[in-house]
Amino acid sequence: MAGNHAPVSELKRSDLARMTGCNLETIRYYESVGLMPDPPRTSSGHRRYGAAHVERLNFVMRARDLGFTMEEIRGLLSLVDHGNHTCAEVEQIGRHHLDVVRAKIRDLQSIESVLARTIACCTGANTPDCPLLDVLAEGRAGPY
Amino acid sequence: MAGNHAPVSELKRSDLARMTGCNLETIRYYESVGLMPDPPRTSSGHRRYGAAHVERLNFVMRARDLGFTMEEIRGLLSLVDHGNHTCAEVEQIGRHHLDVVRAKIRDLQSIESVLARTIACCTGANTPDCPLLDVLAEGRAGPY
DNA sequence: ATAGGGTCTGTAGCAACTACAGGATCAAGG
DNA sequence: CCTTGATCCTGTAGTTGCTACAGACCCTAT
Repeated sequence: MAGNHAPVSELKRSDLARMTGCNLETIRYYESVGLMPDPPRTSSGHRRYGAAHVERLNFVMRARDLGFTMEEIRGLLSLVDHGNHTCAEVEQIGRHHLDVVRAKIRDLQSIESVLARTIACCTGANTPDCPLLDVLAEGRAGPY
Repeated sequence: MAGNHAPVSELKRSDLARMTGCNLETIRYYESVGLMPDPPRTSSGHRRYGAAHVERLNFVMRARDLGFTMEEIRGLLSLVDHGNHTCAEVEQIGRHHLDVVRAKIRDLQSIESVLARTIACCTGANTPDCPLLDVLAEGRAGPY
């Protein structure tokens, strides 16, 4: 019964949004999908947040910025929430995500290469002939 | 009324899917969103495709492989369909898309950089301390 | 004639939000 | 005390680009 009897949840949803830069509706969405915990409510049902919610939402948003999927974020959070996580477990999630990011970069780089080479051949003239259209028309099994 | 009285549309939807590698349902989807034209039908309503449909679908799929959005593909197709397009117009769409692709690559590379540097600090030990969690917890305005 | 496939339509689901409609509630001014 | 306008609540629909299913129809072969 010691301490903690003062209200530590004073922030409205709009306050949380403003403080984190998160979209107002997205906060409710994260709650509905379990990334954010159900916050305490006022007697009339309004959500009230505290410092822990700010931290949590920042964590989620930073993970999102780094391109983690919601599934991965859920995994990271559940490791943290259970309290018995290890660096090795977290690292594994991170390494897997890093592999995915690198694969996406490779895909985009090969697209970039084809596009750049093709467009470099464009004359920019007012004629219908266009190397980009040629590439698009030539089918998908081409030597690219 | 000259010519064109022989059936040139002999392919079923499954044939078109097989020949192009496109998913069966996706063909119907592209039709519904106007990327593929409504094909002729048999008296009982079954779609029948010809060589022009194969070419068109290959065009769409190649553009998709290059990461063009459906809006951009629609733009390219409408230029081609109108017949009065110029290389300059096509090039403009291509250059814009190239810019988008390059921006995505940059975004992913900065993600890759943060992730790689952070994970490199992981000990992989059975302890709860983890540099990746530190980065995620430290908020979004950090000096990165 | 019937069994099995393929085809038809419309609709729901995925990620990851975003936005809106229509009602309840709060805070401030008169 | 009452009104007004902002904010909050809920549920639902829209976004992109497909993919997959259910249930009805049709086609072909035996």
